[in-house]
Amino acid sequence: MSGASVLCQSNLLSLPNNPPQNSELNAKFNDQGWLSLLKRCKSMEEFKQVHAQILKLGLFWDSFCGSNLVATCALSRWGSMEYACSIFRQIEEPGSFEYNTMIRANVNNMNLEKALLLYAEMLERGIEHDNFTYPFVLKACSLLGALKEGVQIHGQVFKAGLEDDTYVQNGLISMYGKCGEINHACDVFEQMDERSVASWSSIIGAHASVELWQDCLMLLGDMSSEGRHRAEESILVSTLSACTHLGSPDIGRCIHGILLRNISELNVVVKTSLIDMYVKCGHLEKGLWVFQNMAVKNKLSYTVMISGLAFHGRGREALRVFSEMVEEGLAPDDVVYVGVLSACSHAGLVKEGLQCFNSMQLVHKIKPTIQHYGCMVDLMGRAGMLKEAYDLIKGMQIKPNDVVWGSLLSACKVHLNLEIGEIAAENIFKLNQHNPGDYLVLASMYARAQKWTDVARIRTKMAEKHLVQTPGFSLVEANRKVHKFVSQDKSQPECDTIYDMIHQMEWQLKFEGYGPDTSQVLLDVDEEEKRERLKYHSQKLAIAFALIQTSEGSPIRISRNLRMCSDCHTYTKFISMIYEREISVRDRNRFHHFKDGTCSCKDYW
DNA sequence: TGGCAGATCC
Repeated sequence: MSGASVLCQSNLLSLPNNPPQNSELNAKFNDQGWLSLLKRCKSMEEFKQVHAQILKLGLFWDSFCGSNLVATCALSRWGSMEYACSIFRQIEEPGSFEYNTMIRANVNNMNLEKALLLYAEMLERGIEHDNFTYPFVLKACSLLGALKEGVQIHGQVFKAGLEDDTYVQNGLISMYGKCGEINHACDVFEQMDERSVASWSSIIGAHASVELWQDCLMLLGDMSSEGRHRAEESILVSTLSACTHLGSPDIGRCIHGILLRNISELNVVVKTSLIDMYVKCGHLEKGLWVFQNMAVKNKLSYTVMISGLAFHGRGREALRVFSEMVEEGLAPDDVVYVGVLSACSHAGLVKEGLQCFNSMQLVHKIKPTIQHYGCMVDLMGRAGMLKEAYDLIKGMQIKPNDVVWGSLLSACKVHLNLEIGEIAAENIFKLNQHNPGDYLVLASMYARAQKWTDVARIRTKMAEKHLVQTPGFSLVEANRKVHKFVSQDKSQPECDTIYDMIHQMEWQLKFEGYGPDTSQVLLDVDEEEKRERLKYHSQKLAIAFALIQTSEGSPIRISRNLRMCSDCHTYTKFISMIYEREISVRDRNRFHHFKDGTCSCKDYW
């Protein structure tokens, strides 16, 4: 955008044609006078008045003054980007400070492309880019996931001889992390002479970006044993997130302890991460406690709590928290509504879900995203309203994706509707989405209908496309370590003990009336073989291991990557009763709490 | 005159 066009379109105060001579008045207002006035501004109105005065006195021609006008207007909470931009374009020869300010403000406002354009303009004009330029330009690349641009900028950093600046290096680490290039992030980190807490935070965050959760925790350990930095809030946020994903509440609780020891008053971000960690690791009540004792809550705190309650199938409470949020005057956004709708879906609140879906659009003027449709299809599908769900998809204003069709497909599996199921699967494959899970759901529907030729057809298709099922695994925490089990796994060092335990358990299970549900096994093999396969599902291995390794009566917490099969569900119910253990299992979608032979989902899932 | 790191979504 050229300077002239900005001048025409804006309601900006006009610039005098010539710089006036320095007058007495000018001198009075000069020096720190205007600066302190600028600093005291609390609204655009006040700012405009000061701006007018500055123009009247001709001080704008002092480049230092113009720069400060831009910075104040761009970076203040009450400021206006448009207005700041117009002032910026009036400056005859903007230097790196002005460009840096504008880039920074644009990144803060998520105008990321604009920020990169300004940077390009800077280069084009030959304006010196200094070490203050890069952290924000790199952040723009991070947020855009723009690796190509990031690498180019890394080149510029070398050209400018800024590769040793800690701030720039931290920015590079984050950029590479967010763009999925963890090795490059590690290279930068390892080559650093001087590391700040933020450097550790960046490298841990980079590992979090690529979901290397165990490494996040290991790096926290490395930092602590190095002994030069104390873990502080931002680092602990990433590591809490690692605990959340690993399902390790014990490690999470240690981090909570470190936080309480090091910091007197935790900020909103940390508390929100704490809630998320507790809730997703099965300690819903602890999460609720942190939430209820927060003095300041923001939209995200509410979102985390609402989706947390949804995760645990506590739909009504989620709706209650949602109304609290609205009452507090926080405007709901699309993400909160994803939480609200999924809460309705997990708890089977069909009527409420439909109401929320309507008021989202009519009252809050939020256009449904693909996620909202996903929740609605899920909600209707679970409730057996397959025809209605299919109609909703047909009437969608945006193109349905594989996830939406996938929800319908799994609902069809639950309610055994092969006809609509086939349509859903067809649409998924038409989208050129070949997720092995979808093929398997379809195959299992054919298997249940005893249509073995169709099962074979789907299997062949999978083989042709080289699709392999993502191996199912379960994680369980014992003795402050996370242990991983894969289905049919015999590689564990404790393998023999675990298999012995499984045989022992089998015995008692049979006695209590459990019978394996072999319809879950897709292979056309005999019953005996099917039973053998079921026995060693990763969740069962993890339970057996936990029964051996943890003390009697203590709860067992498992998290797994795939959805639980219904046989594991029944099995776990029995185990919770026989061994008198509370067992919670987290899968991709939700929590199941098993106690005394029943599950918190009331078998609705 | 100014910089880096952190939390939510089927």
